[in-house]
Amino acid sequence: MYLKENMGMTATEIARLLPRLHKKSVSKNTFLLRQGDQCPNAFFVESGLLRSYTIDDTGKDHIIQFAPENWFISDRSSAYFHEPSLVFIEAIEDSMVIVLDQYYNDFIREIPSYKEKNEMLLQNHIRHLQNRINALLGATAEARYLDFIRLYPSVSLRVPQWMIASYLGVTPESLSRVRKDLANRHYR
Amino acid sequence: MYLKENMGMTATEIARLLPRLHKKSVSKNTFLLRQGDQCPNAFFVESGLLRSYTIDDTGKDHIIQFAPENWFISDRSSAYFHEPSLVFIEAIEDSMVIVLDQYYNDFIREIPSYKEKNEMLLQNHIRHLQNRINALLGATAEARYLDFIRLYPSVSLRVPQWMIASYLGVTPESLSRVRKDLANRHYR
DNA sequence: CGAGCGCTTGATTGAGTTCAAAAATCGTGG
DNA sequence: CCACGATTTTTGAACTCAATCAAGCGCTCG
Repeated sequence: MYLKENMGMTATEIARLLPRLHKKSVSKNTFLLRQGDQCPNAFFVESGLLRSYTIDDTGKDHIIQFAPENWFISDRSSAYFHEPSLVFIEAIEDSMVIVLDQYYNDFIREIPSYKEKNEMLLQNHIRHLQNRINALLGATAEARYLDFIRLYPSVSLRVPQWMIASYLGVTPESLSRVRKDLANRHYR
Repeated sequence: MYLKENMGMTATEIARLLPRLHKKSVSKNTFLLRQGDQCPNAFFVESGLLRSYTIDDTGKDHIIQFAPENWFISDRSSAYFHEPSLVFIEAIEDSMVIVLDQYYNDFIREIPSYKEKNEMLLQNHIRHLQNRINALLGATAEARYLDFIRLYPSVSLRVPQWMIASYLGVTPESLSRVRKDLANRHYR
């Protein structure tokens, strides 16, 4: 199991933790979290594919993150600061997730190597967000799209195109045209 | 001193740390960090005002962060992952900063309450970046500008307008027009 | 099998950019 | 303290990328 290898737990610790973990099967188009809910620590995706997104005041939705197998997905701000969440977390495919709740939280905080792992995850997250900001500030829709399929090739094949558009911050129509242009240019 | 109150150190710890801290006076328009350098842990601004920014491949610069008194400024990715930095850090005003170098790093990692403080800072940073992404995805230049002056009223008075434009991801001309519109609408 | 969803295409609109130049402000040396 | 040059801000006009509105196609899944 992925968590085992990557959180640096001992076999004993795993054995103690496992029976307390709450596994959840979520079918396509159902929600793990809604705007206004309080987000638990996080969800870990064993199989399937999830997304998190917000809906702004004009009704448009913006995808924050995709989470395929072995990814974590969460509203960190809501979980950490105990605030109601601003995001939805929804299954794009039938999925199996592990709910990392308060119990898990308290448990792993006792594990020596946890703090380092956690800091790594946070630092990584920050790097990722910063890259996305840079892209949004500087790059055209086309460049952002190419970046996306380079970084997440498997995700880009599994989600509908309008979701990629939402992640990139463009309309589905625009993304369709970007792709058309790219295809044309490839022929010549 | 701010660090004292906010990093949860004891008086003894402070006394031990203080003489080892490297204070640096930077005059306006000089750099603390350049693209390609390796970033030390962070800089703490005692007085003055700094900014960090990147220059993209088309030559345009994008301000990542302003740092007035009592703020930290850093390229976290460069510092944490020991990579050459992609950003510049430059003084906008004559400033006094404390260089939080490797020594500081090792020192505070021994302090019990450090890990929690650090996690808080990281979580906060993440929340901030996420908000900025949301704004870039959804809001108009005008809305982003109003957000900026609401969040950083003092900074908005101390920096030239073109820097605010750079932070918001618009041209100085556009920001000038946004402000003109706002002023006109206020009169009626 | 048909209703809905996702994708494409076209026409139009609009927010913001670019380029150019004038006006205002700042800062520095005499 | 003033004047001059440099920087910053404003304004104008043309342009561009992407958004919006609208219509049509194809697929699937209920």
